[in-house]
Amino acid sequence: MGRAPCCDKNGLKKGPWTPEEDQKLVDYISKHGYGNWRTLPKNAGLQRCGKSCRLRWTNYLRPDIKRGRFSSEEEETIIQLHSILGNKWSTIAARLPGRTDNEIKNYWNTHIRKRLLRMGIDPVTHAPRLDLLDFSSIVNPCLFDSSSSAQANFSRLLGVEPPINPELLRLAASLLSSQHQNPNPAPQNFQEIPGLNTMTCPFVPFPNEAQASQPKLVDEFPSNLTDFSSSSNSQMSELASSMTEDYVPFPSYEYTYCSSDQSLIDRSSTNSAFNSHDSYQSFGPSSPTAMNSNSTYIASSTEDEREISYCSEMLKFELPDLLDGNEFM
DNA sequence: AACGAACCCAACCGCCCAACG
DNA sequence: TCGTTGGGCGGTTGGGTTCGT
Repeated sequence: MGRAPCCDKNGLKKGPWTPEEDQKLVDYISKHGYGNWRTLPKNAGLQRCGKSCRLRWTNYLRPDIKRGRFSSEEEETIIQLHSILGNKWSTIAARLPGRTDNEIKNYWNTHIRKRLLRMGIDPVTHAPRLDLLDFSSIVNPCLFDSSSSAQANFSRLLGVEPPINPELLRLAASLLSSQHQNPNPAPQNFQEIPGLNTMTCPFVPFPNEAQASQPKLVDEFPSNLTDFSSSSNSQMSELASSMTEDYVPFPSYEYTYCSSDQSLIDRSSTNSAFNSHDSYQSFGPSSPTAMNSNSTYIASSTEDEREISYCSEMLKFELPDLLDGNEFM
């Protein structure tokens, strides 16, 4: 048996709230507080359903709501938390004073998500979107005779200017190529691939999203936080729930602009401010609290100027897990 | 200037879950 | 155990705004 609707919809108003309705709701809550949302609209003289009132209050009328543009630090925090928590918008919102889950969700979907996609990063896993690649063509050796031809091939493949760093493509192709030759062993040290720094990125360790591939965090962080591959679901739940407590136990990911290796910076942006002298860096894990990260953002007034690089040196995942060829073939 | 497309975002919907009596 | 309620979430909608031609 399904749950009964929260209210009789007949005669109840929908759509945008008027200033008068807002005032009624604010006046009522300021006098009586909120609690029983089902009876509140009737008592407040509103022709709205309780859920609508609750959403209006929590997402817009609450006095501690912070309106306006998300700061770079807020954005950084959202991305960091999302890489750990997934779509736990309310939990993420709990770490961003004045921001609501709905606002964060909208901001994620309309800004951050698109930007990550442009950068060739899967917004769900926060990993490079290797699924975009047609590896059957990549592993064709002729593609690697000339990096420009390979890149052009990918551009055609994707129908866009290459959003993925050619070095990344080369890495993926090399790995798969070696897999062809030797299906079992993974590259022992992909850092040795010429022209490629250690590729790092955060990932989503939540069981439902990480079952297919569970790259492990290494170095820098306590094992209980990094070895997600051995974490049980309950452990992850505890970790997630602890996010709402006094501290954020997630590793402070770096989203660092690397002038020497701009591997994942979106170059398709027509308004990118990432010139070689730009400073867009957040060094971690210096603080357990993302909001206190030592971020410096210079001249980052527009959204595209806040492109995020994942060329962190702090987090490393094991490519054998990530590059499971079966998932891409 | 005008128009349509694309984008943004507040708000809603439907479903689920946990807490509680 | 069951029904009710509040809250969370993913997805969607629709109106306003901005952008491109």
